[in-house]
Amino acid sequence: MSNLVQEVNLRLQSDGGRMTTQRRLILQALERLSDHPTAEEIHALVRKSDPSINLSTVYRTLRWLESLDLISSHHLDQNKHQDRFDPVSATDHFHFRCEKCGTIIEFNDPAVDDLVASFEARHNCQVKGATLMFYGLCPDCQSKKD
Amino acid sequence: MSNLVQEVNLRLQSDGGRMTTQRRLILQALERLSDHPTAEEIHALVRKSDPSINLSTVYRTLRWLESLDLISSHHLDQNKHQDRFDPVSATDHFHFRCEKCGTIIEFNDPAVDDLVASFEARHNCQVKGATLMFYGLCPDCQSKKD
DNA sequence: CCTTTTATTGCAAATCGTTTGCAACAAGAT
DNA sequence: ATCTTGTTGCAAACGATTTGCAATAAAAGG
Repeated sequence: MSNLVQEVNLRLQSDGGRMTTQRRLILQALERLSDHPTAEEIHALVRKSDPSINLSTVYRTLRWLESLDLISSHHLDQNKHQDRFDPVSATDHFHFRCEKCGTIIEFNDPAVDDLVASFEARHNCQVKGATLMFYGLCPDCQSKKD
Repeated sequence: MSNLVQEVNLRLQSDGGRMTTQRRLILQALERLSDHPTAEEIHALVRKSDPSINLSTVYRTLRWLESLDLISSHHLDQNKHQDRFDPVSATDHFHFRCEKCGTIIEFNDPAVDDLVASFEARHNCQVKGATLMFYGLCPDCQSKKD
C-alpha cells in the first residue's frame, strides 16, 4: 500500500471517515504524478481506472487532503488561475517555473530560514509559512532559440 | 498631476493611445490605495467619482498598466483566487500577509539575490523574476487572543 | 451475512474572478 | 467643427472551483 494511502488511513482511524475507491485512486495518482498536477490532470489519470469519477470529487478530495495538511496547493502559473497540487505537506521547499516550457523544478535552500528570521526580527511578525517562486528559463529553453 | 498619470502620459506620447477620465481615475485610485487593492476595491473607489465606470474597464486598464510594466499583480491570498494589484512595477520587493487580519506588509532583502544566484548556479537556470511571500501573524494579531 | 447509519459520491447548477465581442462614445489629430 | 479610431459600457462567455441534493456505498451493529 502506498505511503499516502497509509497516512490517510491513520487519519481516518483517529478522526473518522471512510476510505473509498475514488479516494484511493486519487491518492495513487498524486503519488504517480510527481510534478505538481492540476485537478484536471489528476482527474484525467484516475478516469483511466474509473471513468465515472467526477471532477468535483477530485476537488473535494484534494481540499480535504489539504485540510489534513497531507498535500498543498499553489498558484504556480502567473497568468493561469489554476491551482497546482503538491503531494507534500508544508512549505520549506520551493519552485522554479520555466516561462517557456512550463517545467517545474523544486529546490530548497536553508538560507530562506535566515530570511524569515531577519524579517520576523525587523517587523515583529510571526511567520508560519513561506512561498518562494522563481521564474525564468530552464537549461533546455536557454539553449533553444526563440 | 500624480506620478503615475505623468508616467502614463509619457507612454501615450511614445506609443499612442488616449488619456481618458476613466484611466485618470483608476490611476489616482492606485496611488491612493497603497495596500495592494483588488480590482473590485479599485472599482468601488473610482465609482465614487464616476458611478458609471465599469468593472471591465478597471480590469482592462489594470492589465494594460501591467503590460506597460507600471504596476504588477500577485496572488497574495492562499485561499481566494483574486488578483491584487501593486502600484509598483517589477519584483524585488516582497510580501508578508497576516492570516488573521489580512494586512499586507512589504519588505525587501538583498539576500534574495544571493538565493537567486545560488539557485541559478546549481540548476543552470536563468531566473528572470522572483516571488517571495511570507504568511503568519502581524504584531497586532499576535497580542490579541483568538 | 444482512441491515442500518451516515459519509461520500455524481450530477447539475451556482459561484467567483476575469475576459471578450460589439455597438456606442469620445479623445485628439486634421 | 469634423473625422478617425482608441476606449468604453454592457452583456454574455469564460475558466476554475464550489455547492445542494438525491442516490450510493462504506463500515458499524446486530
